[in-house]
Amino acid sequence: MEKQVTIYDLARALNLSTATISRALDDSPLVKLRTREMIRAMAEKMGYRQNLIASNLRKQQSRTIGVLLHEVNSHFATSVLSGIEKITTKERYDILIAHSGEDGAREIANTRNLFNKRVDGLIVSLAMTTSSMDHFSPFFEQGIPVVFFDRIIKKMPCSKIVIDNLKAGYQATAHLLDQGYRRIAHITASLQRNVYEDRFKGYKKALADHRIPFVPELVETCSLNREDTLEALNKLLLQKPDAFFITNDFAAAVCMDALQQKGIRIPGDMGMIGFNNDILGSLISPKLSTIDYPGLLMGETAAQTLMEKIKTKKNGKAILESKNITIPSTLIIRESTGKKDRPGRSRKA
Amino acid sequence: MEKQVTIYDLARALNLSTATISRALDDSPLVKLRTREMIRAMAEKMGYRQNLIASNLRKQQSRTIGVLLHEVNSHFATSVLSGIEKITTKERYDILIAHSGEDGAREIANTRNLFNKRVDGLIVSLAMTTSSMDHFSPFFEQGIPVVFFDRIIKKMPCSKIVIDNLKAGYQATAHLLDQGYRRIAHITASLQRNVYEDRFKGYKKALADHRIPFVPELVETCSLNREDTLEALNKLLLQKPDAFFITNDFAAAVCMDALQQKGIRIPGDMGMIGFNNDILGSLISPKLSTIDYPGLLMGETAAQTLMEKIKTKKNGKAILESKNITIPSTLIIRESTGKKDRPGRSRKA
DNA sequence: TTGAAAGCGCTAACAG
DNA sequence: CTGTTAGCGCTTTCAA
Repeated sequence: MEKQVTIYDLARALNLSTATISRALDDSPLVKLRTREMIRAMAEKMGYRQNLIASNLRKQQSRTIGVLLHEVNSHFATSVLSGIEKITTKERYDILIAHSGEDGAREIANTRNLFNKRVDGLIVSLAMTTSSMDHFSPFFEQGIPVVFFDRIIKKMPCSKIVIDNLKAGYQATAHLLDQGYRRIAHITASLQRNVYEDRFKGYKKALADHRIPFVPELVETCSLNREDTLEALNKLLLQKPDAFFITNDFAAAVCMDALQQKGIRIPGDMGMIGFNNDILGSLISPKLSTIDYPGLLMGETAAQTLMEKIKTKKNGKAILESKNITIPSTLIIRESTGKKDRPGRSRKA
Repeated sequence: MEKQVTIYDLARALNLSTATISRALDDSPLVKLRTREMIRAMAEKMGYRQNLIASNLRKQQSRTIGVLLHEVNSHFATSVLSGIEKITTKERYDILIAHSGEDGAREIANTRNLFNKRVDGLIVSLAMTTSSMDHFSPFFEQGIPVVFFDRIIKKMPCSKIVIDNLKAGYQATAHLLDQGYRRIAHITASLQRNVYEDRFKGYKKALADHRIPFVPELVETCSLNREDTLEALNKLLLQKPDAFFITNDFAAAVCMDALQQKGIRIPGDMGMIGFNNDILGSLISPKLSTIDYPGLLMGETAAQTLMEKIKTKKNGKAILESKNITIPSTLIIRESTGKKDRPGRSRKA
């Protein structure tokens, strides 16, 4: 456990001031090239490593951005993360990831911690149970840029990156209708969250446009984990649906598995469409139709937007207008939404 | 963009010294209870937030641990991460995640950065292409605890958390053999990495124990992404194998899909076993037999081990003996390894 | 082109 | 129980 080498050590060794050392290590043109080279060489030789904590304290920044997620164990979340990372590493920022496990209280604690760590910006997707937004106010008060993505609150005064969930929900539902399905059940999560609310609206709008009555009993909300999804599925099955629009591919896969075990053929007897375009969907059988949700692009866009805000802030310009960016999503048609069999015409398995 | 409230502001407001403020906010019993309460109230009122950067500089710690991963987009990786997080949040540590995307050069850059950020400890799973270990020496020199997990280097002087990959590879192969399969192909990744090397050894040992000759042409190594895996699959198919032991569930699922499209029945015509127990495996059809790889436990154990090291270090005890911990893994038998059909006895599909 | 010196916000000896 | 004081290691004005 040796002592760290500091710029003082370098200064002493070279008979220079710490100011010069600091400048040289930053490659400042204020320092004569030869001195710079000398200093670099000595730093190398003595095994000097910059102390970023000290540097950050002095510069009043952390060169770190906070990412507040509800969960990380999905293909979507990891895509977003790599999108964010792609941008931030290019700009030499670190990311501090905090995830709430869908728990509002933990989200608040995490937010507080990230603030105390003096992150230079924040990227957020809300937890399922978050209702108040007060925990973000320290960021707003200090003018620390915040960007929301995916799960947002529409009236927050900051930039937001979303997809058009209403349209996507509409497309998914309309596609099932076009394939001949009529009693479409919908499994989704808390309608407090914009994404689920909007998809639900899309679902209803598609039904209305096709003159199919909306049946509230055909809609269940749950946490979307395995057990809860199966419970929702069984409840809905009592309503004799002929198709499912499920707001998450994993949950859809779970349902497909359960339905097939009951001898229900997908498609044919039952249509099924998911949401997110998880790789999972292309590996199960039948392959799952879904909505492509470009996580990577979303992460990149969120990070890009944040970086711009951080930069304009540094240049002293306080005019941080909020942008609302909508990322395109696409309907992916695979096998699980093949045409519905007409009654009395059922095929062999 | 208001000015931050510091302990100086509190001290001035209450006519106390910063020392007292600092102690009170730390809930030190050295401060009279009433004063403490007063200070807390004032801090609340003035919107004080601790500056962790300053605190960390002073305390010569970051209360952050670095996690160096090769990839984060797998169920295994996210399980490990939540295991780590479970322990570290309890101890009020943050985690700084860096992932190399299997690129040795990026791993080196990340390691350097985490060092400069003065992480209090490091948890590492090596990238596929890392060969030298020099980038870790600053940590060893400074006595900063490092724990390796999963992808390790056996001769490194630090704690390591692994599963018994040899045994697991043996079990997977032996199970296929027990089910009547004889020409078992093996798709794996770089044999430089202990995990793949050991599984391969287990594979060979199982063959030997069953007096089946080892055929080098039945083994392919690749990156395990979709394209490379399919390429390996097609190459191996020329060797007429009757089963596959694939060192990763995702790759196994990709292969199963491709094989089924060729009309090959699994099981029966072909046995298939994966590795990792990704949720994926229980959702595809047939359900994939695999080796359960307890990521959560692995993460917890790694974090626990690291925390202990950090603590003993803080107490000045420098005797950081390296532990080698082996986590149990289990063979999960599902459908994809059903008995092999005997020739001339093939069933209907 | 370089140096002196102040200070970022906090903590912890030491003193009282 | 509270205060004084000296830094942690770095950056950055200001002066030379």
